[in-house]
Order: sequence, then C-alpha cells, then structure tokens
Amino acid sequence: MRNEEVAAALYEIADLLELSSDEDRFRPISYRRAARAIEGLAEAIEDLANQGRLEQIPGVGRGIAAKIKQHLSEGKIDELAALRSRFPPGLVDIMRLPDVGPKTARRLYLELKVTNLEELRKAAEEGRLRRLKGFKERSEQNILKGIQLREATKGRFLLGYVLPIADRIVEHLRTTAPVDKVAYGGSVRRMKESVGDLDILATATDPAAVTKAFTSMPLVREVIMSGDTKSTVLVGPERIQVDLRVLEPRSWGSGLQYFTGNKDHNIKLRTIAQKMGLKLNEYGIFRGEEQVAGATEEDVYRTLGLPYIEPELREDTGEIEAAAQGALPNLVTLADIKGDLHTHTNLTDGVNTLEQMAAAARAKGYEYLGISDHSPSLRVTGGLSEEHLRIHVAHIREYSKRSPDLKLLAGTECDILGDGSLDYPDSVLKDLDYVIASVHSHFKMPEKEMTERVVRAMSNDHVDILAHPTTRKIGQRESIALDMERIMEVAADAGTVVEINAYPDRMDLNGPHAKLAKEHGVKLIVDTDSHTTAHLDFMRLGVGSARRGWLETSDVVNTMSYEEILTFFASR
DNA sequence: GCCGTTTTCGGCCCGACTGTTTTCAGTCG
Repeated sequence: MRNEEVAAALYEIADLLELSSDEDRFRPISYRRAARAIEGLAEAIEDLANQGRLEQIPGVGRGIAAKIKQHLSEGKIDELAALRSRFPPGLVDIMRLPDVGPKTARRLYLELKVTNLEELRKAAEEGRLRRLKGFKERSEQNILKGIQLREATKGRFLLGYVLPIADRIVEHLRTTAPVDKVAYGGSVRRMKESVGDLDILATATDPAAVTKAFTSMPLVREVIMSGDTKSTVLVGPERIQVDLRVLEPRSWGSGLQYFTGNKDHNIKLRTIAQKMGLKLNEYGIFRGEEQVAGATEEDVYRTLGLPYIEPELREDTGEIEAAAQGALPNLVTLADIKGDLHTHTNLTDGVNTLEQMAAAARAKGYEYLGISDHSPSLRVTGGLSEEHLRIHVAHIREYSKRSPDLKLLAGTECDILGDGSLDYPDSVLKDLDYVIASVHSHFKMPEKEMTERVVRAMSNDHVDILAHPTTRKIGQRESIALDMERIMEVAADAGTVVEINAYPDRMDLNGPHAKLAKEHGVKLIVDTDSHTTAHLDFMRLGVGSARRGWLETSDVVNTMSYEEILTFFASR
C-alpha cells in the first residue's frame, strides 16, 4: 500500500500551493480533500490505479488522478517538483507553526529572508520580527513559543503513525527472516501517545541472517549500524530510527522487559533484584554467574516476587507497589469494546456515508455505533442545522430499525460556545440518544474562565459526554487551560462521561488524566472521532491510553452492551 | 482542482476571533 505516500505528496502540493500568493485558494483544499480520502482508503491506491478506478475516489478527478499515476509509475510529480523549486523547504515548517499560516510564512521569507525554523527563531530572538508591519513584541513571543512546542516533540512521532510500521516490521521479519520470536518493545509497546524511536526484539539461531533481513527491508532508507546482534536503521520518509536486538532464547523475556522500559520502572526492578541478592539485566536474572530467570517476562517478574505487569503500566507510577500487594487492575482490552460513539459522516466533515460507517462498524464486530456529527457553529465542517439534524436522526433511527445486528445511536458533537452554552437548544438535545459536548473555539481563555465554561456545559442535563477535554493536538496545539481536578469533580457529580479520544494527534484524555478521572469515580468512554471508516481502527490507540490510565471494563462505558448503554444514557 | 436533482460554469470555505488595526488581514476549524 502506497496510500500514505501518495497522500503525503498531495498534502505537500497543498501546502506549497498555499504559499504561492498567485494561486487559486480552492486548489489546496481540493488536494487536501483527495489526500484525506486516499488516507482513509481500505484498498491499495496501486490497485485502484491499475483498475482505472482512481476517479472513483471522492475528491479525485482527472487532474489529481494523473498526478497519482505519475507518482506511482515515476516516483515523482512534475507539479510538486516545480513548486518545491519556488520555496525553500523549511518554509512549510514555518507555515505549520500555530498562528502562522501561508501568508505570514511568505512574508517572513520575502521580507526577512527567513527560510527555516532556526532562522526564524534567531530573527525573533533578535527582535527583528517586530519591525514588520503588524508585528509586535507579543507576536515574537508567540512565534518563539510555537517553535519551542515544535522542538519538544521534534524527532517524536505519533503512536498512531508508528504502531502500524511496528506491526509491518514485525510481520516482515516473522515471514522473511529465520526468527523464532519477534516483537516490538519500547514506548510503542507501552502505548505512549508519541514515541521517539522503535525497538524490535527477536530470537534466532542465526542472528546475522536476521540482521541482514532487517537492514534490507524495503522500508529502510538508511542503515546506521549493522552488527551481529544489534543494528539500527532509519525507515520511511520521516526517517524513524528503528533498533533491532537479536537475543538468545534464554534472554527473550529479560531482553523484552529491558527494552520495554520505562527506565524508572527498570531501575526499580533492578533495585528489588539487588535486595534479593540477584542481578537483573537485559540478559536475565543472575545469582552470581548462574542465570535463574530470563526466558519469559512472566519468569522475570515472578523471580522478583511479582505478578506479570502489563506494558502500559510500566511507568513507575505505583504499578510495582500495586503488583507487590496483588492490587494490579484487570485492564480493559480492545476485545471488551462493544461500540464507538464519536464518529462523523459525510453530512459534516466525515468522508463516508452513514451506511459505509455502519458497515465498517459491523465488520469490526461492534454491537453499536453512535453517529455524532457537528453542530452549526463549526461552519467549515458543515455543522448541521437543527432541521438537518432532525432529518439525520430520522435516517439513523430508520437504519437502526432495519439492522438486526448493529444498532445505531443518534447523537451529536455539539460545540461548547464561548460562554459555556451549547450550540443546540435543549429542545433539540433532548430528542437525541446521547450528546457529546466539546470545545472547538476560544482556546486561549484563562483557566478560571475556561473551567467555568466547560463546567457550565457539563451541567446541562442533556450533555452525556465531554469529548477531548484538553483539546490539545500533539506537537501542534497546547491544551486549553483547565482545572482538571475541578472538571473531574464536576463530572463525577453530574455523572458526565469523559472521553478518551483515540484520534492519533489528540489522544485526549491521556493515560495520567484517565487515571485521575478514575480516581474521582468518573466513567470514561473510548472513542475514535472517526472521519473515515479506516479511522475506526484508532480504537486500539485509545484503549492503550485507557490501559495506561489503569482502567478496567467497569470504568469504560462502551464495554456495555447496546441495551445497557441505552439504559445508561436514558437514566442520566 | 472537483463537482452536478439549482450546474459542464461557477461555486466551493464561511464566519468568528485575534492582534494590532484605525477599518482589517490572517488564521482557525
């Protein structure tokens, strides 16, 4: 599947078109729409191209189809190459800073000769930005803050992006290399929402052959080092660092444990070993020279007097103590999830129809799917008017009635307006199966005001779920200023369900916040915020966050059956 | 560049907010 690669090229064309002031402002929109549709395809773009079906993709017409074909056959697109030659490559990075768009990026380039983030930082630090018309000291500070935020996540990648790559590499080695066992470790295995690199572990009798298979994978862009048991490569257009360690079978468990981390968790385990007169390292647990454990992770933990600790808990935030007391949670799993309640259709900013979304949910084996399209104030999403919502709801109910297996719930993702009021009147909200409320505007309110705003929304009796509470976008936008303790207190009091939004750049709430919610007795829901059928797969990421938050099935409302969850919302 | 029960041309992504503005351009969703 080269879908992501094609989508990336189209996104880049869109970015560069925006920088060209002489361009039609609708062209970038068209390219982005096509790129999103291609990302969401279940089929391989190559197959569609071969079958002459590219123009069946929504948003792909003759022009874009031709460019896709050129990309697939020649590995380049003439228009993209031409656009690239017009601007320095760093300009797109500048354009992606918060509060900076194409116009500002272009001016910074033309008027200050700034061509990348580093030069921009220098210009801001030297106070040169404020010389520009419309810029003051405040704008300089904002830009510096934006660069800082970007750097904090520099070289880090979204779990939602890396996890499929990890799966592919593991699968590739399993099928093409002489490995006995192979798995990924590191922060990916702990389901951290952003990860710096990828660790692959394997056992094999012929380590050199595994290393060779690893370094010659099609995905590899550069081989950094390649030894007998340890090698490092960079993969994909983002050049993500992937390390491979080939272990002896008797060290499989200890190696996997060691490379899963995190560091603090490992240090604590080694301390425990030490106190027992043992030594723990990546090769096993040793008493003197003698290896006493290491073949499996269970083996390692058991030898230290502990039950197995799930990877998502290994952050040294109390899991080792809980394990010692036999008080580890029985974590929720992906298989426990019976439905997804935060999804969009093409009536607002989703790509697929209601019927397509339902079919995809059915294919996942869900009992139910909730449709929650946007409310009117989110104009660009085509937020539904009251009248359109009523028609939509009727359509959803009619589908559900005809469907014996998968049931649909009619909901909304209703905007929380600046004053904490909701974007639909109560008379509309009361007729829905459930109501999701969320913040999409006025992000920069001070904490007190913002907290009161969200509290007011939660206090509306019709609001069932608070979606993506912090509204952060990883590496792009800071969390809004919220008193999270207060939010959780109010949620517990009002019975508001709080969402773990599994969309890769949101992952909101994150694990620690989810844990906080649980400690307040708040119920949570794991939702994908799907805008295409393919996005339903994000559930796995959200469940990862739930597990990082120590959540059990009883904490997560979409582990309930259809009847149970209907009753649950109706009784609130 | 795409698209079509208002259409093969002319709309589409509009309105609010922000910061710096003196009347608004740029950004965001």
